[in-house]
Amino acid sequence: MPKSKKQNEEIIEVRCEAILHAALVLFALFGYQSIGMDQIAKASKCSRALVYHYFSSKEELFGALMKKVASSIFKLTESINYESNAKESLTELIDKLLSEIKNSDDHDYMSCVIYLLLNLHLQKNYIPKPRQGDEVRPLGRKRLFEIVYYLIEKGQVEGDFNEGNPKEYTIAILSLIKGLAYNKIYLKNKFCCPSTSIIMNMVNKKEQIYVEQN
Amino acid sequence: MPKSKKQNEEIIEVRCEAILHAALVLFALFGYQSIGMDQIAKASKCSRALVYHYFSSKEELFGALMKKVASSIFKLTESINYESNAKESLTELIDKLLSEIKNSDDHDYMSCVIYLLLNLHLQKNYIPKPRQGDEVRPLGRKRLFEIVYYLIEKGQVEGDFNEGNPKEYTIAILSLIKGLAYNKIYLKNKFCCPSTSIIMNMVNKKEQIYVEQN
Amino acid sequence: MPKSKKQNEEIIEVRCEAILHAALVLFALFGYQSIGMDQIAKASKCSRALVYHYFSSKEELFGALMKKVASSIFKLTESINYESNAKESLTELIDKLLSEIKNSDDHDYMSCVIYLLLNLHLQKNYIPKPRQGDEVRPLGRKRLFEIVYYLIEKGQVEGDFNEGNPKEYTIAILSLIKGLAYNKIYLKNKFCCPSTSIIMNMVNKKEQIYVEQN
Amino acid sequence: MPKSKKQNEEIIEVRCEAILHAALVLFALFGYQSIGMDQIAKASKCSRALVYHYFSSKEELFGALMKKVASSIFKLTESINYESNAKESLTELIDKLLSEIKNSDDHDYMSCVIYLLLNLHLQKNYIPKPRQGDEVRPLGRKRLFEIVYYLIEKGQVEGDFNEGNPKEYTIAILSLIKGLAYNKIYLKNKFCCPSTSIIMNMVNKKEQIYVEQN
DNA sequence: TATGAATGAGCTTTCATTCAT
DNA sequence: AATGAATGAAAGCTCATTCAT
Repeated sequence: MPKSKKQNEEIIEVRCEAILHAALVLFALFGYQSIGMDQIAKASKCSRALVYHYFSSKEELFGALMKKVASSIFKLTESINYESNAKESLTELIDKLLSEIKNSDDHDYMSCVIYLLLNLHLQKNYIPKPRQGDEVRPLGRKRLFEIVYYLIEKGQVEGDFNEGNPKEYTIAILSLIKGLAYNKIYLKNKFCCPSTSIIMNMVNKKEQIYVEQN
Repeated sequence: MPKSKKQNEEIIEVRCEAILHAALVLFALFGYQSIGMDQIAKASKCSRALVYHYFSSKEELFGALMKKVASSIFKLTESINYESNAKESLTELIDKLLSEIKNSDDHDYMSCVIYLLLNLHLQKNYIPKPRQGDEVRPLGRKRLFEIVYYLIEKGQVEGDFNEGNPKEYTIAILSLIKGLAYNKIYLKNKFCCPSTSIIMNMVNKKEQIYVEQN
Repeated sequence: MPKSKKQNEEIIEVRCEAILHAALVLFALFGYQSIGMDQIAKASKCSRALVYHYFSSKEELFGALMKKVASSIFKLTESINYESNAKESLTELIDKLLSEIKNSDDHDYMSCVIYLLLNLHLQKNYIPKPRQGDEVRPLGRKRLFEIVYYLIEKGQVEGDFNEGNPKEYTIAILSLIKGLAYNKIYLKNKFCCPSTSIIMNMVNKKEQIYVEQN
Repeated sequence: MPKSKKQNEEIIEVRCEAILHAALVLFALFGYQSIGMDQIAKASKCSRALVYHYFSSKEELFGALMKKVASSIFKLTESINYESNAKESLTELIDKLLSEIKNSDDHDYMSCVIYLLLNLHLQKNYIPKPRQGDEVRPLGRKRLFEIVYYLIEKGQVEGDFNEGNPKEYTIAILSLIKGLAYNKIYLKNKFCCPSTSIIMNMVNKKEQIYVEQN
């Protein structure tokens, strides 16, 4: 009699998680090309062959990783309250992202997620061919872009944000956040995180301060 | 018929330039690890062995490239007028960087320079061992960091910039600019560049607008 | 509820047969080296581990297969009537072989048997080490060779067959039959089978036709 | 200055020949799947990497080999005199093939050629995908088939050969010859070659011997 | 200066085999 | 009896680098 179904599922779950986590950190730190399956295997304490047991190729492993990354981001953006005004929503979103970056756990999980998500090009460019199911991959990035874009536009309508092409603001904000995730990954404890307000300054309309003038 | 000394020097100069330019673009686009000496050779239309004739190893080639990159940035920062107030100087610097990124020539030369300079970690991390002369490499990045840092501090003293840790502002600005260079390289014509003022918003003190109140 | 002893034996019998049959067809079609245990397992609808449960190694599986093959041939040759003259016996033998090849069932069972039996070298050459019990393996081939050889010799004595080294005739006949089995396996329905008489022509003495001459 | 063009061509010629020859013998002896690039490299006294320098993949190497094999056979069949009657031509052809098999040089070059040519299926079956230029590969085999077929038909018309489907005779003859090549490769010196006349017996009409009858 | 032949180390992937249940 | 997780060895292939000319 083979192992019970539940036991097997547990083993698979644990192993896959370990492999994906190792891959996440290594790919984020060194890039897809620089990392060998060997290193991923060693980091997740199993044999190279087992990695291939779960993921039929390096590329497929990367695909699975990207799915996971996208869903992590999805969870994060999902919890934002979009009912209130855009200024508050955007502040909340950036706050969340920054705090995830700052307070990343042992291996900077969330920084890696954010960095990989926003840095897909460099990673992807050398992966041979995009296949079926690829629609899932960039979703996370596109989604994040769309949310920020939407909030900027809304905030402009609501009068809280500066005028101008919302795309420019979106690109500026996301570029900045990617850069911070990158810094966190490489500088670790030496990383110094700008406050949310610095970023919000880019879009926030200058408050008019009314002063009596005699 | 042997070539004259001058002719030879010219040939060398041209070849080296071609190799370095090919390497710059390829490394920026795909990363150090993803690019083989073969690709660099092909892109600069010479044999692999010739690349080794001029640069004793891939690593050395990368080092020479970084020197070139640093000096390109040096030239750019050198031309800034630091005599006037910090707000103007910083605006001028960011302006210059953005316009270089936007108006990059055929192969996005300046975007590659800026991206590589600010993204050294990812590129360098897998280069086996740092050797003598390495002090030269990060100079460009450090210098840019110091200039911005210095200008922020100065601007705060001059009362034009917001309070707060200058390091945070510096990191924010440079992260953002790196992200823009990256976008330009990958999106080419589809790239959309935020205006200098959006970036300056981060540091500029909100202007108090005096309004009569009757 | 444990199965009865008999049930178990039946299961084992059926499984082993399925595995051996799958291996027979696959080895004959693609060769020992080209076929993985995985493919044999899949073709016999069980897990790879089960194949190892019944056969301790790929080599052992091959050995068991060859035993089976040899006994299949044995059964076939056994039924020949050796009492009559050699010409009739040989005709009967070749007839049987050809009809087995022509009328092979769905998976060309008999063609595979004959081909594997006569093509052992190519299959065996890369099997690491011959072990105990190996004497059994080539028996089938040797036996077939000896039978044909014996019949040729006898036929020569009886005056029905041409003169010459019996070994040459034997080699010619068996080479030819192996080639036909091979053709059947690969060409399936497109296979075109020479008649027994064509083969017998090789050995049959030219009949002297007595014609009156006036 | 690089090596002279002629020198290089010579080196390439010699190396390619050595590699192809090693591959020919090894593939014929053990089969495509059983032979690693390593073994081919060792047998041709160069590094594995050099084999890849000349042949971009194992499959391509096999393709090049098949081209060579086809042209070797072409040369052999080309020299046959087809002007005389079919019986003589076919005898000449079989004679040539048999003597090539019997008198193969040190490494049974011609036996390997004939065997590989006629045994393509087993070798090819596991080679992923046939590509452009593949038309060349089976040419040799098809050609040989067509020549023999043509001669049989012609001989039947000329009244020298037995009646019956020429395809059956052709298959019988070629199967037999393949089997002999195989035997030579594996049995080396122990190989015993049937004479041409034994094979010709299959097709030659029984001569009517007129004997006086008193 | 310039090139192509040549190589060793390393990478992705496959496969026969073992083990725990 | 039966299975899926797990692995070491080896296969095909790539790449940085060297060498002879």
